[in-house]
Amino acid sequence: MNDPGTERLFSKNGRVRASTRRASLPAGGGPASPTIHDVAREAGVAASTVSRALSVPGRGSAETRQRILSVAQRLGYRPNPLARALPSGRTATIALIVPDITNPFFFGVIRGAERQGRRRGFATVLADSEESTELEALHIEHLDRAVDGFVLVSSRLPDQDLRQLTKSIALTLVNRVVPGVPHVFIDNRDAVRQAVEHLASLGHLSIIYLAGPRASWSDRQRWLALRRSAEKCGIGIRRLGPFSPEIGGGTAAADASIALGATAVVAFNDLLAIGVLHRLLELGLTVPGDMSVVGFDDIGKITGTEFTSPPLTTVAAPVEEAGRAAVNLLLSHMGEDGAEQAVKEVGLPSELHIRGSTGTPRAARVTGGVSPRRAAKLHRVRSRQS
Amino acid sequence: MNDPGTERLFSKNGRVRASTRRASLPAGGGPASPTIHDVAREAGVAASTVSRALSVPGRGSAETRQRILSVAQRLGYRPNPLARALPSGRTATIALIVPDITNPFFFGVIRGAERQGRRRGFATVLADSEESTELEALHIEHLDRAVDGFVLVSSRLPDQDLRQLTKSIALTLVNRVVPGVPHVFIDNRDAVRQAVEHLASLGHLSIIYLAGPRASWSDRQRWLALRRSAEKCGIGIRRLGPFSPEIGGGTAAADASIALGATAVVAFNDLLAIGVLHRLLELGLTVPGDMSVVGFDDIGKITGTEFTSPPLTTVAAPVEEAGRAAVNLLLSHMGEDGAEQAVKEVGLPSELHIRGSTGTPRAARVTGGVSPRRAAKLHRVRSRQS
DNA sequence: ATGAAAGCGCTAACAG
DNA sequence: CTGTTAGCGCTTTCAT
Repeated sequence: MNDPGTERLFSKNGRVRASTRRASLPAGGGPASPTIHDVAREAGVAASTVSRALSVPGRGSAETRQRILSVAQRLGYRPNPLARALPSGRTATIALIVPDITNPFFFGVIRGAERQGRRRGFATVLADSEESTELEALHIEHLDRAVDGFVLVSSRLPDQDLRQLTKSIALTLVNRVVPGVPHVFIDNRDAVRQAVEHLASLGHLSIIYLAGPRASWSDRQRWLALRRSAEKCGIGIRRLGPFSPEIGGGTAAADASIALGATAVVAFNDLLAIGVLHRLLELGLTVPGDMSVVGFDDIGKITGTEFTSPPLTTVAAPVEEAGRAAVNLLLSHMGEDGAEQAVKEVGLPSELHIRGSTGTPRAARVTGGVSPRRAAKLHRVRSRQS
Repeated sequence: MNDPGTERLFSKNGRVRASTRRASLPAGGGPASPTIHDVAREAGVAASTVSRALSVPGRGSAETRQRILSVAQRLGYRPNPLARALPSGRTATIALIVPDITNPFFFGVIRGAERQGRRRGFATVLADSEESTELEALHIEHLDRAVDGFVLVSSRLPDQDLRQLTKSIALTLVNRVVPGVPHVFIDNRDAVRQAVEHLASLGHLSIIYLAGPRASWSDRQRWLALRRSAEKCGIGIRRLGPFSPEIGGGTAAADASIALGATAVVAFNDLLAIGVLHRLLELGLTVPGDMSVVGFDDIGKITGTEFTSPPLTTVAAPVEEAGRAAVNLLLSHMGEDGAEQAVKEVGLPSELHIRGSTGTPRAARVTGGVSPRRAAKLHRVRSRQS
């Protein structure tokens, strides 16, 4: 695994608290990691020459360069990133903050951002704000100036703070639109229109939207797009909720929908939709026969499999692309000089994926009415809820 | 939201590339963030006094301290973490590296570690190595000395590298045991024994273990514990695989198990077990009637709901506790002076959660044989696989 | 109690 | 092409 002469993954050298060295005797605790001066002395050159040999590609004689390189390697020298960052102000690191690492929606964004960052020479550190505004601010405060820029996904911070922050550090938003702050957003309008038309063409006369968190920007967007499309299509639309955007929230959402006699629901996200599915099945109802269910996000794709039956019809967000775009946007705004004309906004269209959870409403099949047996069953279920 | 006189979430001050200031005219791009010298000048004291007022609790006259504090606040001064870290060598940050942020098993570890870190005054940054040894090494290299220590979860690095690394920086392993390197591990032995006894008492005569990644330390541990317990119980045990430890891997795993005539399988993890469940159901078989299924990790608890039917019997790992313990271990090893006697190893026992996916094998119910109808069905299914 | 000075490890002019 | 000299922003002796 290690050819002779090849650099080991990690140097043999340890390090100690910087302030405890100085004396010539090695401070207790372990060997100190070599600095650029150690290399310089050993190679018989000045520190700046070492610095150049290591960082500036074209300069210096090939010979000294080679000597320096080999000494550096022998000593296991590795530049201290902090010391390097202090004068330059650049850390080659970007921070990605998400409200909930547990939520599959963010997986794709994270992967996309991380990969794009790496490709462009940046390391990415991730922080989880656990849906807390305070924690998000805390993370930002701690990481500020320790990274070159932030990608904030579904930020919970107030507009004002975001606008303020963008003045002092490079910043890109995902899934949140604040004028004046660079952002990439998912444009659901077209896909939502397709979804509504899809349901209308199946014979549904009205749709119920199962809302997500009240403070969610996405929720507002989704509801707006839905209502608009429904009006255009001439079918009914109502809003229920808010529900917790997790599988667990599906129980209440399903119960409420049944009570309203819904034949088709569109849930704020897949997790909620899955919860609805489970609840319906648990009550002995069928999907899509008794109820068509549509989600948002297509998390099935991310976790690698359809894991519901029937598989969920969903509005799929281009998550990886969003992460990638966010990093590109960020880097373009960090661009040295005349980046005045940098793009401030990227909109990415989502796509409707039609699968098994949407279909003709049973009621529609029997000449617009409900068969006596179904009616009885539905009645039983509904009254149980109220 | 902001009382007057209260500090805003973020200062009004921007910053520019450090090297471009120096000249008295504000460099283009925005106002520079104030340094400790700006505060010192404004307050009419020396920089060192400001430093003390801000960092050393008890010292200095209360009066000057107060003046400095108010000037600092007025200027929106916030110390540069990099500059602070350079002399002290301490960043108050720890890095957590996981092989796959997508895997629910790690959620709990992450949350546990992050919270414990916060409680003890450390920020936590997270990095995803995407199951790649190279990426893990890359992350470590990049973060080395930019953080005070690492928590490596299910590290893919070779023992040697880990041992080497621990000499130069504080390091704790989770779910991996390397002698000489502090680690917290999940002790499955007792819970596995319970699981085997549970299956044996239900009437299963043999068990099949569906293996995870060949390189996985956990896999080896689980298999060892299983084999040992099975031998003690006097029931058969076989190993199949390796399978991909995701839902998708369940298809092959289920098919292979059916082909072998298994009545009970224990899967490397819940994801694989869920995949097996799905495949069995897809083939028209029932659980636990035709096959009992046991998983590892209890990810259902983490995602907030049982999301399989039947709910999965599983060996639950104390994940949050593991994260917490890892951070404590790490911090104790970073402890300044005579921490020679620090604990090197923490073992946390897992628990068996019995749910609906395990039961009496149908074969056992009909006097040890298989009913003609089941036999025919099983035969059909099995031959389809071969 | 406070100030002056020396550095942390590295990079970036500016000379030679 | 290479060495010397100044810092980056902060902490920390060591004097005063």
